[in-house]
Amino acid sequence: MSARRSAGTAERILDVAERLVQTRGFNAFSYADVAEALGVRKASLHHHFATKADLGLAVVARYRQAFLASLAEIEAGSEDALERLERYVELYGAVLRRKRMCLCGMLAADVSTLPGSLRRSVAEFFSENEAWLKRTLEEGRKRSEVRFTGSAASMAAFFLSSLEGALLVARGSGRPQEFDRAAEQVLGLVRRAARGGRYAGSGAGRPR
Amino acid sequence: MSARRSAGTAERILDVAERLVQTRGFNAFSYADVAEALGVRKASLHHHFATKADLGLAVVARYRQAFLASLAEIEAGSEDALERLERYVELYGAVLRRKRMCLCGMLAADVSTLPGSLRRSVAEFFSENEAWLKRTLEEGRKRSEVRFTGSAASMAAFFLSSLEGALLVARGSGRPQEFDRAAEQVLGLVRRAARGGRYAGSGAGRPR
DNA sequence: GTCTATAACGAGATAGAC
DNA sequence: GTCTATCTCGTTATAGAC
Repeated sequence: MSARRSAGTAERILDVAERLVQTRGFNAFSYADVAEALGVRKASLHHHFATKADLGLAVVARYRQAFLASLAEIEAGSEDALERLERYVELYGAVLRRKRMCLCGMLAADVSTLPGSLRRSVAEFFSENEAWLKRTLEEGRKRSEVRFTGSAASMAAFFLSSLEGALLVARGSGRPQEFDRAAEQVLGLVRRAARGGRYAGSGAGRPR
Repeated sequence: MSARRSAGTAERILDVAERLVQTRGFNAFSYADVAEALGVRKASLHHHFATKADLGLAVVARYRQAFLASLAEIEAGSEDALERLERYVELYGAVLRRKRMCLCGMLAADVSTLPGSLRRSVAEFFSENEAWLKRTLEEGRKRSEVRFTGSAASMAAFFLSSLEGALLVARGSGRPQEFDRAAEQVLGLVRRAARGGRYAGSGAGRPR
């Protein structure tokens, strides 16, 4: 998800395009922007990605792959479901700290103007995330590492959309710190102490 | 928030522009789109709104006003805090059913490309909403109509961003029904007891 | 208040030399 | 694989007739 060092031209184009989509949106960046950032001509970009739709599709494909890799890394790094979910939330926090929106959250806003292939890939990103969250929540509930009401699928969808919304509003309101409060709230939904029983605190943030 | 009948030209321009911003985003609609929808020439639009920034500002100003009017109507229509919050959530549901994104949620995505005046007005929309939610939550807790943990401000922010995210992901995933599940989850956060689902939890203790 | 006409610019995209 | 040059179209915006 971050820039590679000494990458090929295509990868460097994708790095710039990814950043521009995440910060400006698909319709608010141009081949000229990418070309300027890389110090090449617009025509060179078309050699690597014939159309803007192709470029967008490649950006999303790579982003999805990187995101899935991050999820695999989370699973490798911790057994506990709550810890995994905390790290999942932190993936979004990292996006905000780079002053970006989630790539697919941004494209979700642009969705009515996107080519169908791109639209489908964005939808897949959301499905993949919800599937991972659902599995993590189910396993965690089975092991009593997390606790929540309703179906795992429903909670997974709520997890995802809450985080996307927290990023969106943090950017739109100019108050990025509000993301942390939302992150705390959503994690509170699945913490064993947070619901039903006595509440561990008054909503104060935990160190990250 | 909906189209007025027999409105003046300026209002009809705003109606179309509002719809286009909510469906396509600020950077993906043009004066040509608005002109075609109204059956007038582009130059006529500039007579009413000299620049696109002016048009955007007017759209947001009217939207904020209409939203505040809806909130006042909610307060006039019911005393109960939970009922008020349910109606608040329904405001967002109505937006989705019209196949739109929240105007300011959409502009939040576009924020880095917007003129400063527009950006500030979008931030104000979020502040206004959070202030209303905070007040509603505080009063409701005092009267034991709702129950939640943490500060009212924190819950208000979470309410808002969750709903914005639910709209965003519902659109981006092509599964609008997911909004209703998210809406149910977020209302479950403040409900005192179960209603149809299992929101009572398994612990049954009461915070605070 | 709406129109025609057009300016001034930037967009995505292509042809063909090197 | 990158370049120059160009095409075509759409964009915001303005001038001035009616």
